[in-house]
Amino acid sequence: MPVRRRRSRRAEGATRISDVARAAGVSTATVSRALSFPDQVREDTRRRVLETVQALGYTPNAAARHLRAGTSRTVLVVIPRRSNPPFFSEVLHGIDSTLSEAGYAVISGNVGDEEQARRLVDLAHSGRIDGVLATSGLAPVFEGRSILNASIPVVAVCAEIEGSRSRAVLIDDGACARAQAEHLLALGHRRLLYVAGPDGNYNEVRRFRGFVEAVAEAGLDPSADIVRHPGNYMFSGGVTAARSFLSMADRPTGVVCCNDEMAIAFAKTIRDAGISIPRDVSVVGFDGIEFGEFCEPTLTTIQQPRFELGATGARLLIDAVRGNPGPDPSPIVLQGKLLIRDSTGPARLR
Amino acid sequence: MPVRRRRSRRAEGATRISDVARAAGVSTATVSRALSFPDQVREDTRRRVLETVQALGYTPNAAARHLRAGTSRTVLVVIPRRSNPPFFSEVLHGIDSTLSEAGYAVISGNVGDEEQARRLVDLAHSGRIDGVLATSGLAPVFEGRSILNASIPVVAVCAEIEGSRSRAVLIDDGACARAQAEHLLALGHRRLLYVAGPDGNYNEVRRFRGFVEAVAEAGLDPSADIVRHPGNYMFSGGVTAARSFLSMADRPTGVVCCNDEMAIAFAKTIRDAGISIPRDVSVVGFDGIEFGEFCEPTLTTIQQPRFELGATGARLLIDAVRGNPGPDPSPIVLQGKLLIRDSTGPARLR
DNA sequence: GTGAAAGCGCTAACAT
DNA sequence: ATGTTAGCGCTTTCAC
Repeated sequence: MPVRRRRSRRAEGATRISDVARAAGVSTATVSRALSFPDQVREDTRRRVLETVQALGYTPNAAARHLRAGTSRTVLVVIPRRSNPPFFSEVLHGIDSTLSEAGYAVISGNVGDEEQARRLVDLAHSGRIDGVLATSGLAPVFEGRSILNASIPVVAVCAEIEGSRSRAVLIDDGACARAQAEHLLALGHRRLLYVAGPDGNYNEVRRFRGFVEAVAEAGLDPSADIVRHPGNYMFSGGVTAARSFLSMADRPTGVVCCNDEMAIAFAKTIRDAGISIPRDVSVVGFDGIEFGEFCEPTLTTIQQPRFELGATGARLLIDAVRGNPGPDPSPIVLQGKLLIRDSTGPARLR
Repeated sequence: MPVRRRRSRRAEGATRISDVARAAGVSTATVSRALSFPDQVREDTRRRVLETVQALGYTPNAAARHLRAGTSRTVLVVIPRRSNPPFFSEVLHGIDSTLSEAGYAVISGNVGDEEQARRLVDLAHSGRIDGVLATSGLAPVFEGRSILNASIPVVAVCAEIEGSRSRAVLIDDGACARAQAEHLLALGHRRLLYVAGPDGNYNEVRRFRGFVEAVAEAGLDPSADIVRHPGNYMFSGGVTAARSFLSMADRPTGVVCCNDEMAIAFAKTIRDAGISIPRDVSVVGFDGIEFGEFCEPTLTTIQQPRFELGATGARLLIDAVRGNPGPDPSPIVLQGKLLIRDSTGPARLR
């Protein structure tokens, strides 16, 4: 896109370092030092410079600083498009608090279509970005170029990035899914519905595996006693699964959902059809979004440390960007915990 | 913060425009033109350059480009801290889709404490940002400097910015609140509880005003027939209001909430205390978050065009950044509409 | 402790 | 149609 002004288009009247230098009667180098290395300039010089900066309302031009310094103090956060906002919003809050406190700006990039992937890859390669935080295990790729080979640090949050050695902050999806299953099994449920996440999704794969293991270890036959229904982490997935459930001849009595939104929509839909929760059917969610306390009945779920996931990932990234790779390349695994509320209860005898 | 390398810290091995120029046997100017103004270079030259760009994996250095062009193709979106995520996430989606499609990166800034305000003001003045989109009517200010005097365009979404001539995209809060009230009044409710937003909040003020007007026009006495309870747009505000409601001697039968989260939490809390909705009490929310369809009972509310609010604001900002100020400086007002679901019903005769 | 000056990578004005 | 070159605003040597 063409620039309109004849020369540079810099904001009219924007104060430059040379303006400050002239007004303070020093060189630009001294102004720069007074701002960045205050103890390298004499007390009175420094004060004079800083007062002038104040008086003129000077803010250093970031582009010039970045060009010179090679660092932008900006990181990119890659977010799965539209999926699961109540969960990610709190992860993002942890990310944002931590990064902004450390002086980093956060550019958020939704990853959806090809075009978006291209832009994110370009962004990562343009020098505008010091590091990437990827939630959801997705690493944008376009025409063979990936965010992973932009020679900037990448940290994964909530899911590892396939084929990457990036540091990661996770919860133990498998163990949490086992906890979901074991809770229902302990209540006497013997036929279970599993409402899945998207096929191949990092968390879905691990959760389903943990779930199946727990069922098998309880002496049941996973292939006979589990019904698996595909889902999408959204309300609509819960509704679809519920409709399918309602049409089953031999309905499961325990339902494990791969996230809370689906669990809530599932519960609402079968309740509307006259099924009582937990008397007839027990439902377990996964995530611990706030909403689980305000739906009917309140949702038994896995409480994820959402803020912590984000904050820890952000801290890891800051370390990496600053060139202090943590001592340990293995993932940091935080604990989720089972939160028993009103959507689960004993299985009724047949 | 000191830079660590001796010279510039540019990414090792990052391809520069001169590398491409040399490899393609042309000047840097030609490479630049081939990339930015393809029709200014001869067909075969252009192809040779573009192939070289591909082969070398060249992406222009954004800092250099910005420094030279005076534009960063980046905008700042200011978001109220932690307030009302289910509502804003969809507004943000509209913003983000529109801006990223137009090639703009989005830096998101939560506005909370003083320190954050300082950083956002600095950001706006640093030349890193081409424009600002402010949701919620808040314009960060620090020590007299404001985001508003950074000589970059500002567009307000969902709320006007006080003391600013910025373009704005709004819904008609007053009319929507009247619709809430009129709905309850038409159902025969004569004593109403209003669960408010934060004091002084742009939307709260207008909604309450519209609400009171409708009540007065119905021939009731606002000072006698309305109970106003403060709130915060969060679940906790709804819970608090509900507790207060439960302790009232002469309980209102109709409840108007300033947003859906409070309405949902309010409804849940009074239901837990044995009150039936809508038989005993009717509840109306405001926003139209998805969750309103999955709570018990489903929530009568005002459906806001959330995506459109964001998308329209983004488009306005893009125009302003490109120097095409819209023809009309007055706010764009989108329509919210009353969505009648199961949380409201006829008032019972006393 | 301070100043002079080079140069980060790019684009646009000017020259050819 | 293409090349040469100045310079965007800053930081950081290097010299004093």
